[in-house]
Amino acid sequence: MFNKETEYAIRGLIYIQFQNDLNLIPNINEIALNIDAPQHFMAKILQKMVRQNFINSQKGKGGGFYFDKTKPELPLIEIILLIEGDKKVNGCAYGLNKCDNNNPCPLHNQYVPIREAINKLFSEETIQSMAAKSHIDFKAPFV
Amino acid sequence: MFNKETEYAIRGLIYIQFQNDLNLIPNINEIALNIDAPQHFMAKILQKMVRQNFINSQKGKGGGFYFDKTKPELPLIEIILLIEGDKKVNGCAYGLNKCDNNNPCPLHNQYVPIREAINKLFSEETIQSMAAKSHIDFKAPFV
DNA sequence: ATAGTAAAAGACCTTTTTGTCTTTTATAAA
DNA sequence: TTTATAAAAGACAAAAAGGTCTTTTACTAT
Ligand code: FES
Ligand code: FES
Repeated sequence: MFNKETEYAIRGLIYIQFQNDLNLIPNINEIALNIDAPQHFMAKILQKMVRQNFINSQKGKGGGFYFDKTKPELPLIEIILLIEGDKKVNGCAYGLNKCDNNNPCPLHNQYVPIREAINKLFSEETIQSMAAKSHIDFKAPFV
Repeated sequence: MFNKETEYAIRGLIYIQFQNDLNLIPNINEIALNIDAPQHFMAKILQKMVRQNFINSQKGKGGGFYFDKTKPELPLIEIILLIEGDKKVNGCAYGLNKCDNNNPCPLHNQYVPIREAINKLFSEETIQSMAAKSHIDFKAPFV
């Protein structure tokens, strides 16, 4: 479904939110270990999240990453759009340069409703709603 | 949705079927030109399709590619499975090593029904059904 | 103040995907 | 039976994705 970068971003952000809910702010080392991502790759991804203001970071002792609790929840689709771009979300499955009702490809009519269901899911589902569904033994058997 | 190889494979096979329906057997040069794919990359992809017996090929003057009319229609999912593998079709969106009802990720419950709808579509839709939906001015504005 | 800690930045490397070029093999038409 | 033609094969190269390593900057607790 997603590329590695998006996958790590989603898992990492959920891990951050999950720890924040326990009043902890995890650092990159801890995050990467627990979601099974390469540490420095994860660092780059989280830097991108910070630049987008999806999360905040704190340097120095006791530092790490955390969500601003005064901000609205973060829908998955924003992360997907940032990393994979609009084509992933609205592109033509057949490869036309543009998905257009007036110039439908042979998959269009059946594909579009499914794509809309996916977009609805990823617009409604947020990092926060997913963190709430995660359990205490956070680390799942990735890879 | 798909990677380039799958996209070219689907478009190429549809083009072949479309021409076969007009009692023509197109060669690689013609196919690549019309579906906007790089010629030698397309050639490799079609070689793979021939090895899988999805299509037949004919060398020499007047040669090209064609479907065996006595065989059943070719569902898209077979091409997707061959090129992108089972993870594309049944993998966990969150990145667990295995999508499992007994160990659901935070996306599982909402994602699985959508994934099933996609798989249903690509199992029912065939190269032949799609070729029938293509129109005379075959070449669409790809890229 | 300063020492230790953790994020930020960026150079560099590996693998996969995508694409190109050349040679070989098979076939059919003349 | 030769010749033109088209697929098959495989070496090579560019670009993108994925991943590693080192240095710099900022912050905080002591
Ligand atoms: S035109 Fe292809 S999906 Fe809409
Ligand atoms: S476990 Fe993740 S989609 Fe099923």
